[in-house]
Amino acid sequence: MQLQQEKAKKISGILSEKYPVPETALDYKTPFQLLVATILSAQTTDTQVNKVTSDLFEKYSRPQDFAELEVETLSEEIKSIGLHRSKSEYIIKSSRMIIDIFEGEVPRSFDDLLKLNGVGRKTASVVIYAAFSRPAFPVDTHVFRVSRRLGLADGKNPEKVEEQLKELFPEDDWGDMHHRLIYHGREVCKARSPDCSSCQLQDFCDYFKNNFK
DNA sequence: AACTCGGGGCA
DNA sequence: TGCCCAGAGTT
Repeated sequence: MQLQQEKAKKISGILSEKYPVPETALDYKTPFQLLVATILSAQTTDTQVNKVTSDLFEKYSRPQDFAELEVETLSEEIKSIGLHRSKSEYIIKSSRMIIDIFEGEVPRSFDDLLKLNGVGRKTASVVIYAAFSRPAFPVDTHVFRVSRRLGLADGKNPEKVEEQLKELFPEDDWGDMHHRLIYHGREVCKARSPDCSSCQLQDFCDYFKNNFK
């Protein structure tokens, strides 16, 4: 375990030099808007989400605004990002739940967030650290894949990997580490054809060791 | 555990 | 132009 933490620290150092700027894409005005944007981000990218949120939040910004919308109306606003019908339903239902059960405020606990429609582990974690600045380690497919290739985790499911990563990194670094692993996963440690030859983490990587040495 | 939703990006 | 990618819900 000590050895793993040393490795984690070195990887963190290399990645933080390579990706120095923290993600600012999730810079929304209210927890509710961040929640909506995060629900929208399922199965797509922040870039895509940002294309629709600026216009969207000009027109609708509070849970009350979304709770009254027809699915078709919202769907039309977000149709360029895919899965728009189901996402519209999730957001409208969640808005109503926030009003009806959570007194108009986005819930702050993981378990309550999970009760919302369209909110799973990853989305709930993002809301906790991005909207409420509390420790969470969102595990999306990039984090899952990259941390397993590196040998930072060997869990078979995201829950297990999340547990292992939380053991490995200091609490106040979870959010940043999540971003670094995502960047690295998108740009280098890609799902299909990873650019191992240009990867600065070769020395620490189980995947590289097993496939190229 | 497999299937569904739906676009954009890239070979 | 067809294949791959990215979460959550449903069956």
